Amino acid sequence: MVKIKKESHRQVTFSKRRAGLFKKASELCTLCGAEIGIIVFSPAKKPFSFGHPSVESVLDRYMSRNNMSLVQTQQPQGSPAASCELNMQLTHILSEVEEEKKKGQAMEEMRKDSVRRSTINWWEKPVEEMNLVQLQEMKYALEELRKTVVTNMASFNEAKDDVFGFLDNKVTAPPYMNMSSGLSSIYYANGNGCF
Amino acid sequence: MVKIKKESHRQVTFSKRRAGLFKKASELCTLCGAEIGIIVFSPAKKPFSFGHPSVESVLDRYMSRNNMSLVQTQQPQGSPAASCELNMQLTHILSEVEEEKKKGQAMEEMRKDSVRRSTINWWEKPVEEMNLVQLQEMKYALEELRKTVVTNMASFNEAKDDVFGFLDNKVTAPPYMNMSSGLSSIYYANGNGCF
DNA sequence: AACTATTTATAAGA
DNA sequence: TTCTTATAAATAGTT
Repeated sequence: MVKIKKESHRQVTFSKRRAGLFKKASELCTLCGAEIGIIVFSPAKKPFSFGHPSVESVLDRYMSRNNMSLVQTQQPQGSPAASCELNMQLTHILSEVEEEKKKGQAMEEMRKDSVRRSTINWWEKPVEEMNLVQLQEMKYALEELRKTVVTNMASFNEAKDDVFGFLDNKVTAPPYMNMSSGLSSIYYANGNGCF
Repeated sequence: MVKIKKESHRQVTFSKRRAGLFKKASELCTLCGAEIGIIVFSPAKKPFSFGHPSVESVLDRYMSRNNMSLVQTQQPQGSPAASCELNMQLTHILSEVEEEKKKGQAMEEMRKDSVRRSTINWWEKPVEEMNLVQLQEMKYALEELRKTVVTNMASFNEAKDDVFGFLDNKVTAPPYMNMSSGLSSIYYANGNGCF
């Protein structure tokens, strides 16, 4: 899934999916009694918002929860670059796994043939050694991934403990507003021409 | 559409739909280059948030536009959401590896069958012996990887429980997660309810 | 948590 | 933009 290049197409998709997103949110509110605030900035930087019971109440609650405990511990965080690298590795490995799956299916076919014809086993043929090489490559890739993941996890847990050790505060719920009258009742404009 | 009465059912639905909502949001970010911040309070008043590029950046922007007062909360950004995302991906890969392992075992069974029927034993052939060793190495490597990943995810979830005790779900990968196309987008939340 | 029948969302085209 | 529709995805219900 990549960013849509064509401007017009992207605009259409944005509108449709934003509506879909807000609808999903409203359903979640209705079905489960959840309180949700959503803020969306379009590619053209236009703001849209959804709130139940209101954007403000959700935001207030969210921030009151955070503000009191946020004694600034500005700390250099887990490198987006590292995550990016990791993602690339994951992508690569996934494709390898995918490839292996296909090969596995192909092997299965070959095996059947070989059994049918009572010939020697498929894995005794040179061409299959190629696959084993690939298996070894995959093994290497997996080992590398493991290292990276261990590193990433360690730094994440460290950072998390340092920064978010405070989260014990309970906050009472703001007044509840009825959702059941339909979608339009729960789309709150932010006074800036959105929605 | 009415609020689900049965507590357990509602909880399950909430978890599923919250994941769906965040996924939709991430897709909207990726496809259209939108910036989105979502805050959700569960029926049990537990907070969850989604942010791209971060909840705070979106909130700040939203509030500055609306001339709302805001005590600036400069929160560290980076790894929490990335790690969540990473975990989802790992879970998915884990399942793939699991699948491969089963295939490997199936292949082992097939091999035995074939040997039984074969006039010549495989171990009498050096080349084939190598192949078997390599197969075993591969199997071992996959098993090791699996252990490591399981361990990492377990400790991750543990740590998360310690600090984010209000999260009611473990990090898991949805079965529909498309690895080959969704990796490029990394979402950074504030860690306060990284989904 | 896994599965699947069903519903819903969405992309593409008009 | 809205409508249509084929396809894809999300979800409810079930095991």
